[in-house]
Amino acid sequence: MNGIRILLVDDHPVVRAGLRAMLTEFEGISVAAEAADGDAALKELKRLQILGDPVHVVLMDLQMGAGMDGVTATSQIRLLDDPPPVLILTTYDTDADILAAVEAGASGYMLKDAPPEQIHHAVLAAAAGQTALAPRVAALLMGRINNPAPTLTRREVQLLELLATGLSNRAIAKQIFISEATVKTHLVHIYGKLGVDNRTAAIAAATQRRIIRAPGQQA
Amino acid sequence: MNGIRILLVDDHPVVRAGLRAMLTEFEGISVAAEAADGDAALKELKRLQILGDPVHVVLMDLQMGAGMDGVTATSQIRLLDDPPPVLILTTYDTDADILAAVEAGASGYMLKDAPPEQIHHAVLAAAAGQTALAPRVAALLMGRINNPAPTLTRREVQLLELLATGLSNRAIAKQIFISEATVKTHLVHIYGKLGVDNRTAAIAAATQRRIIRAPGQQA
DNA sequence: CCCCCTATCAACCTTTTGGTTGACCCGGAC
DNA sequence: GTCCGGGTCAACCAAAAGGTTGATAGGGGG
Repeated sequence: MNGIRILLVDDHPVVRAGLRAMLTEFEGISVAAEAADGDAALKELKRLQILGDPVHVVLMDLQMGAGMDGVTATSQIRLLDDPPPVLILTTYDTDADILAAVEAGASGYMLKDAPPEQIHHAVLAAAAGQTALAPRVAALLMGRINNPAPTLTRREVQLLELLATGLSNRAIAKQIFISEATVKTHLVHIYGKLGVDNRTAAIAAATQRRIIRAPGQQA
Repeated sequence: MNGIRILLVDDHPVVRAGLRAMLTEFEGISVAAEAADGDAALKELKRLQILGDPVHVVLMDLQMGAGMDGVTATSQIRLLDDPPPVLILTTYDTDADILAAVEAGASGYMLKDAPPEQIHHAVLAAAAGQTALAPRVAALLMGRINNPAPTLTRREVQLLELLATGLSNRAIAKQIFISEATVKTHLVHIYGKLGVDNRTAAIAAATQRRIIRAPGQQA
């Protein structure tokens, strides 16, 4: 057949089954393979490419438990010969996620609570080489243009990471060999950029925007 | 037919389709209805009960965007006449979630990354009036027994959750209608139990031990 | 009944944070 | 060269958080 062949990448069997059921109900779409994480996805892509049975669109989740995450996987896929478009399908619509995905070369960004027709439409668009953004995502990007995203420096991110482990200003200072005064200066800058006024709120905001990973959550 | 009739409750169409596809592949299971949130679930249950077509098991997500959340919905369902067992199927395995669900009367707790057979088995167990815990959840509860985990009270966990959103003591006090002094007292207790001496460290410790979800991850 | 745990609140004090101002150095951009 | 942003530090003050003691009150369990 000459329909659109898809690779599903999601660590949840339930979601994979749902996408398969949902998409195969439409004419001209078939699921070529499934993968539970980025590594497996790359292997599948290569395997199918060798077989002369290339996939036309990759449907990719971002959060994937233990394995290679979706952003990394997307970058890797874009490095292949004649790479298929990658359509992100995830739960979260934080700007950090979206920007990271777009930077990695994703050609679309959909949310999992979208109705089937919307997802179907996005797959068609991706297969045709167009971009497809969920309405909510598009609106968010539009807002970003006017509202320039707060850009934290490397040092500030480093401070945030130490902050999230529960260290005091003094402990942070000792840890990275600067004075407590400098720590406070950095923190004031961070608070300003994140629009908060205390350290716990900074951690919450930074975690939400995926600037840092959640405290004690690296598995 | 006289198989097991299920009500699916999840705000993601993708997940509902996945569960439907996954479960109907097994003999003796059929999906009686679907609902996108707690309110809709209750309506469906009552409707089917009046029709003399009762559901045997409710498969319930916990996080449900705008509508009534899963814990509340579970409590409400357990108040009905001859209520069906509620099997929780969610993404997170934190203490707070699990305990809240069990307290609300859930008869099982499964994770969405579980393989189909495990979910199938859990549904059968729930229908038979037994409890069904995901291995990881069961292990977590077991570990609690040997490892004298600091046992936080419900109130303390609630404080921790608010803490993690970045609220100040005063803001927390207003939020739950107690005095700032009481907030501080609770915090002192929490610090003692977790072995820390400030709020950020408490959040890190509580997140690591899965007492609460990561900050900014509660949506 | 009494004791312990949970939850509530107050007063007091110390330490830590937050907020501001001003300063210096360095490297890259204009 | 000058300007600017990042990074460093100091001094100072106000506010918040941390720590202690003590007190009240209700619910269980021994």
